Amino acid sequence: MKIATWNVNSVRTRITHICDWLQANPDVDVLCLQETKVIDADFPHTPFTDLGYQTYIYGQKSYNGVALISRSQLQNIQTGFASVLGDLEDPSLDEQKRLITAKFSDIQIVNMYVPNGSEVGSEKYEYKLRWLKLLKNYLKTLLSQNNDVLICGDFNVAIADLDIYDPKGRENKVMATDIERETLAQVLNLGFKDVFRKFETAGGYYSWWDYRSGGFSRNRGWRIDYHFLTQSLCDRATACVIDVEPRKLTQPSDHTPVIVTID
Amino acid sequence: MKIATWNVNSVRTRITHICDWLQANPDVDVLCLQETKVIDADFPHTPFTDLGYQTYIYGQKSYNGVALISRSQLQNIQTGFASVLGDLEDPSLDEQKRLITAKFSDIQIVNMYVPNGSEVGSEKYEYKLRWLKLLKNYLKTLLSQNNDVLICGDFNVAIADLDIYDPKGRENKVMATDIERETLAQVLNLGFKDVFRKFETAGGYYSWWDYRSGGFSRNRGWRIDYHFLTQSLCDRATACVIDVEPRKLTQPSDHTPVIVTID
DNA sequence: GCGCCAGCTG
DNA sequence: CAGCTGGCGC
Repeated sequence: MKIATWNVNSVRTRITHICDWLQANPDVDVLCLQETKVIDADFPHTPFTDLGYQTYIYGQKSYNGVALISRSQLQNIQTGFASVLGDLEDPSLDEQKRLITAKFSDIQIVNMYVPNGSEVGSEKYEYKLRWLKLLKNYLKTLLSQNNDVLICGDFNVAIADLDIYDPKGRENKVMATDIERETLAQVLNLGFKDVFRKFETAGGYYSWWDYRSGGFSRNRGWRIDYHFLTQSLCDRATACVIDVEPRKLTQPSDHTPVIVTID
Repeated sequence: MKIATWNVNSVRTRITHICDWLQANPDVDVLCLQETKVIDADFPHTPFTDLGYQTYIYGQKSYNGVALISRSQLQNIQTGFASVLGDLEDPSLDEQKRLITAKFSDIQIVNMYVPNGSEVGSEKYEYKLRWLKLLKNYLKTLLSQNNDVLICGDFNVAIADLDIYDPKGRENKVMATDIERETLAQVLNLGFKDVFRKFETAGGYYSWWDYRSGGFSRNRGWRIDYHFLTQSLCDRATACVIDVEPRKLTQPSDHTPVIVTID
């Protein structure tokens, strides 16, 4: 089976790219989208259903929004933190639509769009850290209910210097500070493995290139989109690849898909 | 020789349509554009110069803006009222970039974008009437200096009921009120002939179809784009046609070109 | 740079 | 309905 993650930066603007990619990759079972940027009432279901996919969505106006595009029906769809954790101490952490989970075969798939954090020390940065801390509780609960958990999406954190084209000064840059890395590590320490690194230990592999500064042509990217798998699931993985092709198209998303293959 | 007028509703958005049209109509000597909607620094010259045209522009940010696209060099380019009339009593009438004139062969071509007027009785409506009154003085001056004058562009007035798909209630509609018609008639009475009517006396011929209400497919249009010629020039005209083809393209301007042929 | 929106004009 | 702007977010 294949599971893919792709921050599409507007599902409506990118609909042709996404459908073209699905047709070129017919063996992808579940595609996890982030930054759909559309309210549920306006989500473009038919392009996907016409191709034989089911859609599971959790969107809002203008910002954020996640979706699952699946060849087969998924079970137990849950959206936001509260659907898993019950009422939140800090309900603001569920105001933005960033989290959807569902069962696919024996795997609990969690599709997320971690807050960006804007600037180090900002209110948005603090929100990001609080969000990641609550994510740990959320995943603890899911792990208590499921043997195999796959979390994927746009994590907005480069977990190692190897994952940034130029790590110089990264300590003060959002998406690369020690505190962000440590807070995310606390989450991953629950038992999640970066499956991409099972197959590739070199640098120079990225999933996001800023629109600004023409970073893609010079491969000035960051690896911030991941699949993290629980150990037994990671053991079953046979490949994890970043498909840079969609980033080469006209009017591309700034992110490109990452696909994991599991036996 | 052929002279064309076309309100393109943004020269940058429409650049492909315009260049395609020029290539399909290589015998057009001068194309008069309105609503270029771009400051001079950002005008797309190269698409035109690459095709062998010269460009003469008079633009502003966001709104209005006119340009002359010519196969040969034009003489005596003058922009705005003041370039012809000297200092204006009401300088606000030159704040919007709506007027460019130049000599092509023996013909003084005046390319204009008459104010729309917004709503009857509004401040913008009064501005339109004041603008047309000043236009009369402006043309009087040009007529004193030139034998053959051609004025063309988007006049934002349907000069007869025949020029509106449904003239019912037109007396209270901007672009069709008696006062607008009379004010424009005062201008045309200087000696200008509606050359289109030299060849076609029937209704049902329009140059603009509102984007709203899907008016084009039902031919719910208005004829508000004209070539008005001084008598001797009108006598030399052998054709005047409205080319509806560009209005059928995807993402079209709401106006379509009008072309006059002069021997 | 490239999405989004609201608010403007026609 | 389809241009434009300015402001926000990343």
